[in-house]
Amino acid sequence: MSNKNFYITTPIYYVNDIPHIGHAYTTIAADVMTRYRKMCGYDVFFCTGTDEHGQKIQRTAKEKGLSAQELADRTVLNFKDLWKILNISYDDFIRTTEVRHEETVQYIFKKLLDQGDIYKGTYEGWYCVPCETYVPESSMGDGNTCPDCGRPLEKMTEESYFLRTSKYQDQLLEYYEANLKAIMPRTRYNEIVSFIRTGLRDQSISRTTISWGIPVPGDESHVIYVWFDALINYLTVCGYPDGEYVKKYWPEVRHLVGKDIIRFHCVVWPIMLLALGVNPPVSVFAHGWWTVEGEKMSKSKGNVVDPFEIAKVYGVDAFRYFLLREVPFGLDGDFSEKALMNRVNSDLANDLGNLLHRSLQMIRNYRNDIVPFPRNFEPIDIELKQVAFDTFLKIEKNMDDFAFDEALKAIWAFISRGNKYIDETMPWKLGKGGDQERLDAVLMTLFEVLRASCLMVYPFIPESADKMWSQLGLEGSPSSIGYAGFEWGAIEKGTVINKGDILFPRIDPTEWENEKMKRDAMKGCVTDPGNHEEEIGIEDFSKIELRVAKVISVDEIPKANKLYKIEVDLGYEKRTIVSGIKEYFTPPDLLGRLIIVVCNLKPARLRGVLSNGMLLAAENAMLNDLALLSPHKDVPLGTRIS
RNA sequence: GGCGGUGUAGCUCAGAUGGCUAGAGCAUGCGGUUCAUACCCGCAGUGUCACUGGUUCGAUUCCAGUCACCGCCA
Repeated sequence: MSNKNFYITTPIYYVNDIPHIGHAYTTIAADVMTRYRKMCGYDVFFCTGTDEHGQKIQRTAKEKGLSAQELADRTVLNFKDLWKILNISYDDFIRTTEVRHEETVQYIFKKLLDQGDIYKGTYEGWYCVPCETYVPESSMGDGNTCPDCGRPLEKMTEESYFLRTSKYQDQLLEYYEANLKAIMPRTRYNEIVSFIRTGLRDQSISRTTISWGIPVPGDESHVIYVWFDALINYLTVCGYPDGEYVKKYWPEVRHLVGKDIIRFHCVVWPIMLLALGVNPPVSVFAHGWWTVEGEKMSKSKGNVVDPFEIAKVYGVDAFRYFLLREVPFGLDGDFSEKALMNRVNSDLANDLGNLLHRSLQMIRNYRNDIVPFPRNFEPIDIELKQVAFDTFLKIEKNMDDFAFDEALKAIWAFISRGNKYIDETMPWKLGKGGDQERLDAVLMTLFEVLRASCLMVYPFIPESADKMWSQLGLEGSPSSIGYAGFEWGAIEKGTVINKGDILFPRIDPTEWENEKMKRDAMKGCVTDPGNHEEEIGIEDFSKIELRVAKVISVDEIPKANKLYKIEVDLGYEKRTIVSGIKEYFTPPDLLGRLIIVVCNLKPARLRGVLSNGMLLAAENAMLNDLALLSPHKDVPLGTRIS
């Protein structure tokens, strides 16, 4: 405990992509760890950012008709917006196109070049341009194709600078053998160690075929390879080489990464650091991947989870809680909205939310909102205090191992104990003329259970914890108290609660299903409706005379629930149309609107009114919704549609 | 092919240096309660602990082999 500094990073995210659940996962985990450490009294430095160089970005920008910098400037906003919504409390946000970063990268490159750890050579291999990577012959697909994207590989020979990785492999191995938690979880540790044991080849760290990147100092025909560039961000934010954060935070650095990028973080990066004479990362934690409804997430399947949408529909804290509770950090997990709903209902609404609600309700009913302050407690009350204390210890133990799920399980065991305590002490009976001093003790114990829970839960669901804190009638935020500042029973005498809205409303499964169906339908996830017509020729279609018209009056028809009598103006004539859209629109919705009318439909009499034509609309019976068709801009009335 | 891992209740998973009735959460059924968000509390389950052999008084836990799935091998 001598060193109370803590430095945590997420990878910097590639701006080629829009943010998805994977980005959200790593960043939320880092945020939770940050808030937790701060509550434990640590001085925390938490950084994230964006990786903006490289071939893929250059290419995507070109496709969109933008410069690479313009693309980056645009995409970075998506990430910053998301972090704001998800309550990510980062201290620094770095972009690799910033001057401070380019200077640090060039400084490091030059230093390593000067001391002989970087040298110039030639590289030959099969290269996948879209994936920006050389593919080993052993894993090439049939016909020399890329195993990841299936596209043909290009045989490339290029002059390249190399990092003398081989020189440091023994030193790195020694480091890992002495630090079993330098790579977590253990399976990843084993993989990396056995990989290093097979022997390392020097790593190519420059490209001549790419222009979007940081030039090699003194040799402008080369651009520094995007990985070498990107990893250095972790030092840039510390102000390497001379910044005070290098001394303060670097010795305590922890990287959170997805399991796909451990090679760079656990082999290349530590060797760069060893060569620079600074310590390798204290730990690199590789978390797992999320599948979606049991399937691998991919753009082509269209099942990419949009974190903005989930946060909006379920609430930020429900999302944060779910991601960290559902699956052990380090293992793969499956994301489904149904599982999320179950978590919200059973853990957040039924257990925590309801405990808060029922406890405050009793303080309100029996003590007029004033938290009692008794002196005598029974063993069962003391037991709750002990359980709270034990729970803090379990949280500490699990958070040290990044076992967020276990920490949450421990917290929820405590919350469940609270609910059980109410059943055991039956305060409602005491309230109806029972032992009043006993009731005081029970209510205060409950209050303390809630106050402790609130502190425990804060790093995971900060927004809700703040609300809960305020409902308890406490000043400030749980974050300002911290764990060290918690003492059972140490509340101000006469604390007045501030019972408010339900913290986590229960989601009704039936409504949820309907609502989800609607959202899916809007996103285009619909099954084939099946009512397809036989193929027709253009001559069949041109038999239908469609024209633009304007609604000039709307009248009800006696005894008709669904019909309106609508007068439309076709410019060259006015007509009456009877249409079954009354359920969906009021007359003001329709008046003056441009619509599309079938003009040559044989007139028909409906409820005694002659309808001369019909108007076009898109009806969705499942969603119980109807949309009128209109031209997308003003055109003269009577314009023919073809 | 090489190295490593996993296979336990309907689902997700804990666990045992080999030994009493193999656990938790969710879901299911029954009972209790009314302070509460049809919530909470209690009880009840169901499992040849992947398969086949071996060691042992005794294995699901150790060993060998088989099958299935997964990860890593620039």
